[in-house]
Amino acid sequence: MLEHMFAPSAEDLSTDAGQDDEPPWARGLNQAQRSAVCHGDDPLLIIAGAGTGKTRTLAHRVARLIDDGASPDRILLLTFTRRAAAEMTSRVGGLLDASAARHLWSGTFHSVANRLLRCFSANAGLSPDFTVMDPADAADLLGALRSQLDLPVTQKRFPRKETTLAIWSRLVNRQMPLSDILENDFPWCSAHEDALRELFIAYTDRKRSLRVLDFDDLLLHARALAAAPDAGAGVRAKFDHVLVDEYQDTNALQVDFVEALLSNGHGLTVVGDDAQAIYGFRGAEVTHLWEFTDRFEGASRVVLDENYRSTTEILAVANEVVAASETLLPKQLRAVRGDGVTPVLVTCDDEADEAVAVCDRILDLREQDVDLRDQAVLFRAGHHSEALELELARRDIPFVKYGGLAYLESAHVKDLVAMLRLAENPLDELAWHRTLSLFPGVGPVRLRLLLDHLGFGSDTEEIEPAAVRAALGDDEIWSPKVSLEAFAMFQTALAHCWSMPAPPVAEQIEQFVDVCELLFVHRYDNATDRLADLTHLARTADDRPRNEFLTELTLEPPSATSELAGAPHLDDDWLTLSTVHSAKGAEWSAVHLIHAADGNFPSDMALTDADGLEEERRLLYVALTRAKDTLAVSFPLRYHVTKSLSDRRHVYAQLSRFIDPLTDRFEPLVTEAHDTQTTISETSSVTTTDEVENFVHGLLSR
DNA sequence: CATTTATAAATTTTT
DNA sequence: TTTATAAATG
Repeated sequence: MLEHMFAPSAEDLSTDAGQDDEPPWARGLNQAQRSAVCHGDDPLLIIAGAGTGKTRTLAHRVARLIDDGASPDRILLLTFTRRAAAEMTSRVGGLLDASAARHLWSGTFHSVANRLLRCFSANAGLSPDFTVMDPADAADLLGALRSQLDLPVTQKRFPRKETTLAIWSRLVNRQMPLSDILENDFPWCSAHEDALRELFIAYTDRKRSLRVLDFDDLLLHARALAAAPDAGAGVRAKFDHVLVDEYQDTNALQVDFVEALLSNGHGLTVVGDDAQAIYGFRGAEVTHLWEFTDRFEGASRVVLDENYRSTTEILAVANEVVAASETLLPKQLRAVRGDGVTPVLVTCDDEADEAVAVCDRILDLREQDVDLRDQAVLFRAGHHSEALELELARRDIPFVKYGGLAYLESAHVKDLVAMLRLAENPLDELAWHRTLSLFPGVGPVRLRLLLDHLGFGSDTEEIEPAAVRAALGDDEIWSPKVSLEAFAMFQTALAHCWSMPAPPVAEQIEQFVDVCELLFVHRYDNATDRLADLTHLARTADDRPRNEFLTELTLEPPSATSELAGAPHLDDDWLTLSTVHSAKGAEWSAVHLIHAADGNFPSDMALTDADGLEEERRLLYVALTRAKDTLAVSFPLRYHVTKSLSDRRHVYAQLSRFIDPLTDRFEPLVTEAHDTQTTISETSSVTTTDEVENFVHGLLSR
């Protein structure tokens, strides 16, 4: 398959352009893209603005490398999301023999770290069968440790367990002292500094004894392995080429890892855009992008600045947002596509009004043959779409939401997964914790007793799976208060999983779902919905081995809420709702940006320092540059203070400070709202019935 | 004495 | 939706 007799230089290709005997990877590239694709093995930095064909360039470069004889399994492609990795692999596959593309190492830093750590577990000093905790597990462990530690009671409320994990994560990724992290990013938690320190120490110890890694540990261990003088030699010899996408969003940990893999930069390609750096909260620093050419001798730089995505009008708005920044180097993307329609700025009365206006616009566009698939609603924070989701449900408009609460994090899925993990590994104390707590009559105290009985005492040394299984049989440890019936069922299900030959996974899940049925009734008020959800999950298991099913679920969970839930009316056309962060790298014909009000966008919480404000600006830039043909920005004039529907108190909002100076680039639109004082009585009665209706629909849709 | 129920109060973005 | 606290219930 690698039959080409020569390695074409950039000059050859630019003169050959358009000829039929070109290899597929050389087709459809502009001058700059072509030079990036054909660049040799010296370190290469590609500065690629939004919509300039970054993915295409990267994919073509990989195809070119393989065509020139590089071995696919010695090429590492690091992308930001799984979606990007899949996209890249399929594009490379389209350019050459698809089987070659399958041998590429491509994925996120975390999934690649996981793979490498398993290959080289001995060198990394890890047990080969270590488990990866998802953030929910990690938070649960932190929560459990906190209650075990008896940390001193203070005046101020202790942060939620998810917050403690966020603090830990930022500590690791920023590599800064705890006191600094608290002071800068979590000032309301600084009263608990000592307690948190104690908690994190216990957390680290516990993870080691449980042989589990959290997401951040994956990066820490991968970096340590790659940098180890002797033990790391194998990893360092593994790749000839490393390509990193979204380099502006890498943090020091990730950069260290990459640089350890290819220490002289030979074979290294990075792609990034400083204007799209939006992961500062995860410790990412744009300086890595700027320092690249200084860091590696002989590094080259290619700039892609021709935008193929958006109309002139949309790009003009985006360019102006960047131009107003004092930290970003001034740069203008050139619109290749030409003129389109003027973006619209919609002023709405309140959130509900905005939801109605957005729905109207979406349906209008669909009338004009813009499918729902080609439209997206973007927002700053996951909960900003709440009102819209109600309205979409009311009108029967199907949608998929990216960002916000992930499906896997919903309580009932975690319950089932915990049971499955026990089938996989009876030593999984976290899973016992979750499962046992599910039984009525089991609170913190009895849970402790039960765990002790199973062998997970405080002197947790070596436990044998057999011992745990044996301890399970002692019925007398269960007080009469505990539902023996449910527990007996659970034991039967476990025994079934362990029987030889192993029954199909779907069947194992089914038995656990039966147990859940018994337990959920007095635990969740919408038990039926949740059980139906679990049945869907069982179906996705197919006949894969149980551990494969579980690992994939942990490291690569479904990214959208309905990806697994399989909503009935999703068959053909649906709308995308997404946080701006999750929308990175994607594009739609029509983009509706909602809640563009100061306080939401930029977010109030980001305004403590100048860096925060700049990151919000870049985030807006990312949002605007997702649009190909039409762009609508909307904001409500009033926000209701409470969620209560009867409470009519509200606060006034203002247009985002980033958009405010640009209003002349928009076509202004004011929704025909119930305007002010004159119609108050009418308005309130109309609104009230609407509210009642919304409320009822809300009840029905959940 | 342990557990459940009731009530009030919460800060965002992701692998 | 989760957490902390207080009161009520087995």
